[in-house]
Amino acid sequence: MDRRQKKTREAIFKAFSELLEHKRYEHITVQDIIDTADVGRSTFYSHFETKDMLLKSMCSDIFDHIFEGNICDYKTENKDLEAVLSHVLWHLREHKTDIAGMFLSESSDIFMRYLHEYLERLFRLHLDDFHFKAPSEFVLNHLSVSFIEAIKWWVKTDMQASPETVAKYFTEVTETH
Amino acid sequence: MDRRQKKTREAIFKAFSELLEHKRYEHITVQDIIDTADVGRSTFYSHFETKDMLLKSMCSDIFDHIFEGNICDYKTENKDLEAVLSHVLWHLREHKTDIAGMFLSESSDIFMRYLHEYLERLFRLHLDDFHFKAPSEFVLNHLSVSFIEAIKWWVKTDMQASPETVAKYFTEVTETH
DNA sequence: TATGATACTGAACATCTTGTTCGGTTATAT
DNA sequence: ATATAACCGAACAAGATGTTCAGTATCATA
Repeated sequence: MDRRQKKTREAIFKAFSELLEHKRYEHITVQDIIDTADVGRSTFYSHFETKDMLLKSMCSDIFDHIFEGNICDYKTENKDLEAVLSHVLWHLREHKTDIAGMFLSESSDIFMRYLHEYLERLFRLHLDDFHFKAPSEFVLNHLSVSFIEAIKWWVKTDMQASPETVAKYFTEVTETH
Repeated sequence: MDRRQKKTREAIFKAFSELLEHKRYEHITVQDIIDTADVGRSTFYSHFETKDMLLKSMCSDIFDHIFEGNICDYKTENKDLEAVLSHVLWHLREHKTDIAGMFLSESSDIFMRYLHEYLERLFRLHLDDFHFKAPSEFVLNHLSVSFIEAIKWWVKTDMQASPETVAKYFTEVTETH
């Protein structure tokens, strides 16, 4: 990829991340983004159709990297759920600066929906380990959302606790250990 | 209150509800609302400062009614958590037409934050009944969010299950029964 | 290092949304 | 019946959106 493209793309991502820390997603304008990233208006639109598309691209970039390979590998290696989750949390902390804004931002549903999808896929692999009477769709959603909330709590407390601790808190309140 | 005010207010609420069923909150414009409600632009702004304020007013109206008295009363009467939650769900179903849009809408954080607040207050009253090692703020958030997700699942399945069933699902996956 | 291709710039643009103002009209309470 | 208050609707400035285009800078590569 052309160096210029990469540079512009990263400048926009960075600007967007920064803005998300102080402003709700829906209140961030394209104008804000191009001002902060210091790129031309037409440049922005040549990269991303809309603000939503920008967010989607950003999610893909991050999550594809974090979840890459880990999910299926771990299951086949028979590691337990808590270990897998710890691993995911480790990766998330590496991306702290990229994602903190989105977790703290009041309204970034696209981001959350994305993460949710990945997590449901992860939990579905472990479905047999659970023994709930509630419908599996209910349970899978419950676990995914609960894990996202655990991450939110973690980010809010500046990711002080270890990934293992957070994973333990999670498996405790969901009775999945 | 002047009949006209009440009528206008209700027309706006109704229009907003309808719009939320088909459109995300952030993509609904004031223009949409006044077109649907068939009220003048200035009329809207004489009732609500912003779109956010409209949503807040709507939340207050609904939740104040639903939670009115119930929370504290039930605790003092020593009813168990599941019974209280069933009660809340009953009330919610009565408001089905008002709230379905907000639960199905992808992005109505103000609404959710509101509900979350009420729920945390409710769960906090029962905090002694739980025996989790995770920090209480973590646990309270976990329970509130999990309950909201249970409601979302319920609304998505058109509130077919009984409130008791949903409450049971919830207490099962959170191990709070 | 020369060159064609490609990405960026920045200004202009029509269009839409917002929130306010104000004179005129209609409904309400008593 | 009348004073009060709410509504209407048109107009407005300010700002955002998404597009276009001619000009400039940077890239890959030969």
